[in-house]
Amino acid sequence: MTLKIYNTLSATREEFQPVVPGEVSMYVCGPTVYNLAHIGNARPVVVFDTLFRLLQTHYDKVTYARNITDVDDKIIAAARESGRTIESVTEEYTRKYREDMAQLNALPPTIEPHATHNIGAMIALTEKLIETGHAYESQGHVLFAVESMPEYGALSKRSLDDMLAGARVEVADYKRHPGDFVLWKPAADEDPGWDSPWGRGRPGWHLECSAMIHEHLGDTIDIHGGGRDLIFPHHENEIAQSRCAHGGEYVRYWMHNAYLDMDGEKMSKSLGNFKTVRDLLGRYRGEVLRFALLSAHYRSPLNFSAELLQQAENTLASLYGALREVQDIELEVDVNLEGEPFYEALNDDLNTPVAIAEIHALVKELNKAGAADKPMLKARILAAGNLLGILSQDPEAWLQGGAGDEGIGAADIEALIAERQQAKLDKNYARADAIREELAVQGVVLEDSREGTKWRRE
RNA sequence: GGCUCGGUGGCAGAGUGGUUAUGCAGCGGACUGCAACUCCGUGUACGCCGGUUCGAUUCCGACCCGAGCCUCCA
Repeated sequence: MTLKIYNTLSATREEFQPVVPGEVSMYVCGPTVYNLAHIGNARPVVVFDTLFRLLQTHYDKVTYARNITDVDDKIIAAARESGRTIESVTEEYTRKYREDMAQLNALPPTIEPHATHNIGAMIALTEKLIETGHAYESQGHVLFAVESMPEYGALSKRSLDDMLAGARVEVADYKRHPGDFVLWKPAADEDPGWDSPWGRGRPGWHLECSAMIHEHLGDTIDIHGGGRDLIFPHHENEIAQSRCAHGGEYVRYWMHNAYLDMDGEKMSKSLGNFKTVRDLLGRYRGEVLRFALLSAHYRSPLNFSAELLQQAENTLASLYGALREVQDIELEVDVNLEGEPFYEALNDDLNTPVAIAEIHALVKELNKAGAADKPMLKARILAAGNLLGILSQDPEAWLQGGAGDEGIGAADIEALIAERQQAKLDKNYARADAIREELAVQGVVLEDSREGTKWRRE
């Protein structure tokens, strides 16, 4: 089955063909580590993690890079405010970012380049741009000259004239053209900096990704992803830097996810209307957050709310309820993804809502199936769930609701259920209800069915 | 102002020139001692106005409303 991807550059859905047959390289813009990730930051992580999983079903070798931006004005400001060192700030938030994303079932990327580990590559790229006449030095800054690149604006679909028309920012006097952007800027003595041909300084943000992609993945990569708001200027500028320095194509497929809305407005740090992943994880399982994020197509805005999370939780609970019914079934069957409707949906530009709908169809079939058909259906549901990453990393905990923690033991529960069964046979319903109530107090929920009584912890 | 992109049932959210999206919530029913689970059934949804068409939510045009980018931002 072929994979189709919507390419921002061509603004069409294209059939995916990697540069090197059988191998895929993908780069996604990662966090600037100066505070906790909010749930909006998690959307691209979850989306591209799902794509990562999907690509691995097609190709033997998938290299997925996600950077850590650990040098930046905001980091310097955060360190200064808290009286800490830069390293202490970046170390803490890098660690917490990894922890939070792991809770969302996001697999670790293949490589995770740090900006500060690649300064040499950034200086080299800047030198090359100066040599080729695409960049110039001015008052200690090195700037990219946008007029030196005729195709500038192709990704964001705007011309230099458009940009000038919309300019709302005062133009720094060291720029030749208002659209020129910084490759290298001088650093104050107390700020982090590196020696360079243009004095002590640090890289501009756009330069980081271009340099790290070239350093770790090569001149042309297959997929570059990120949030929609990175299209301009960040990705536009990356294209300018990389194409002017190395020639050829920089990225084959550009993918951008839409943002999360909060009460009809973009969720962002600057607006202050955000919820951190860490906060939400205190109330919801990571799978629930992930499911909520995948419930809309990645290119559509998603309205984020408590109600959305409640719906996600209810939906997942019923999915897990169905799987609980077949938890004793051993799986010996391999699922052939070709022809699976959920697989087809994912291959159509990562249509996760349709894939989820197909899972519901499978669950319905499972509930109605006879014993002979259940193993295959269970295997298909698990395959779909794994591809979406919405299955718990610890299925037993989901199914038993965290057995092993404090409270009444499994043996006692079984004993009470047996007693209740006898009470029911004796028509002693008062006692039966009392036992149900007693267990409910312990957080144990009973479910009667024709096959007997099952229990789980809430 | 310039450039993009949207407006689908209570909520979330796919999709399509004529036929059921799906889920959550609600309602009715079957089953069950009750409940839960499961099953069955259930909603005159496609911003407004024109146009094209035998037929438009789906194509075209205008309008209204909303969002994003243009400045750090997933």
